[in-house]
Amino acid sequence: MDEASPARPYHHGNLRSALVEAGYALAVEQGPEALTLRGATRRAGVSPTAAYRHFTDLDQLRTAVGIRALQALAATIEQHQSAVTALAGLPRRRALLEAVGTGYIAFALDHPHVFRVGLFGLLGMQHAELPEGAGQTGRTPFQLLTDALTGLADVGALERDAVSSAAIHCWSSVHGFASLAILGPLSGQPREVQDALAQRLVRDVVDGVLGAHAVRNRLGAWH
Amino acid sequence: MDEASPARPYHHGNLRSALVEAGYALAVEQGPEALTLRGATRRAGVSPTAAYRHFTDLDQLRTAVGIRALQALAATIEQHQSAVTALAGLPRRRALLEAVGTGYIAFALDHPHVFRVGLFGLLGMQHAELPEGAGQTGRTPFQLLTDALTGLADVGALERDAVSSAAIHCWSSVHGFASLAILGPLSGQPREVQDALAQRLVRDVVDGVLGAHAVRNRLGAWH
DNA sequence: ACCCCAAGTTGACGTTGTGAACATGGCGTG
DNA sequence: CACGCCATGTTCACAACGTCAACTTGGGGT
Repeated sequence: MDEASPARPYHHGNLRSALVEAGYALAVEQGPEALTLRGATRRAGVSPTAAYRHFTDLDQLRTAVGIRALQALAATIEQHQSAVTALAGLPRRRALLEAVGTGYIAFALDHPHVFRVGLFGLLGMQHAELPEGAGQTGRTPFQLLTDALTGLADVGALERDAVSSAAIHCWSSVHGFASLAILGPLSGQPREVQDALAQRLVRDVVDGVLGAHAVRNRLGAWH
Repeated sequence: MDEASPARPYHHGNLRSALVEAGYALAVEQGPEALTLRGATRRAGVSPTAAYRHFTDLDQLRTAVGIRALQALAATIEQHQSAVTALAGLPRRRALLEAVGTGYIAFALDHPHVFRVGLFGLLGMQHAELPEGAGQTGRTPFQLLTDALTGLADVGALERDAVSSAAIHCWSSVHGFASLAILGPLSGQPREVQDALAQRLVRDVVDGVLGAHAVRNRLGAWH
């Protein structure tokens, strides 16, 4: 009697999404290991085995919650990108790419539990490019990254066939940094330090991705 | 009646290390989620609660196994480094740094389960710099990285106060790549492709770490 | 030779994931 | 408009797990 979901089931009124929501909430509040079948059903007010009408496995529920987490990640990235003030041209394209990285890391630091559900589980990361993980604009986190990179290729700051390897490079660096910051040696540092390191890393990575190209051009012009 | 361990317990003969070994084997064979208290005790041939004389928690056993995994990682890196043929100078220092990266990734791809135990759990990664995680040479994975970087600083290829931020940069990139390769979009690719991408990434990252400095020098000489 | 306490065992409890059998009620068909 | 079907949800059950409390055992220091 409220939501406009695709298929409204019989008794409960869309239990499937209620379970995903419950699982998401559990993960947010108590961490990924609290994302349990019985916990989610309990929270949704149904019997434990009711979940099996919508998920074959606990892993399948985890996957669904992970996808949900990826949507939130995409939304955060988009939000960071919409705060880019540079008007046009290379500066804007560059800022948009950096926003992907800083948004990714900011999300990881702000919602470490959710981040882990989405990208540390056996399942989530594989879906980072799948359509289910899309945000409001219908783009997945990974698409937002490649979009930003092709944007740089559009203004000639990057060769087109370098986009995919640049994407791997960027994603690796940023994801790795998020890992270090969440459960690595950087986890003890205060947030400002983490932010500063993140900003520097993102800048350096973008420098690297662009620099390899730019430097080659610059030096090539002299030889 | 055989091993020369620090403290030889009474009945079993060093149950603690037997449990770590059993847990390690379980993780290798069936993945990190098979690393269970009952499983390890079963494998060691003792009753389930015997583990509580040596570990307060399951998490404590996990940590011990994770440290054990870090030792194996350090050993692999050292092995990769010992295969470096460049004799001396910058080429050698550079190759030693690249060996840290390729060794790290090779270990992750060859022993994904062990890698996850060591560096994905809530605990392992924090210990990557702690002395317990040292390999044969007594160096931890993280120390091997900073060693290689200071080695580059020794030959003037890197400024000394850039070492720590370079370490973060390198570790982030390599660890992130390993993540993508193990449980991300790269996990579907055949091994040769993964290796090629890894090699390229490591080269690019080292280029970036060194290049930022080198390019600044080169361009600075012209201005 | 003895006794103490570390090391290992037994038994139990609550929690989890999951299967099989059962109940229910909204929707399509007659 | 009534009926019966099948998707949805429930009940009962079981094995495996982490962990606690109370016990047994036997090797080493007095």
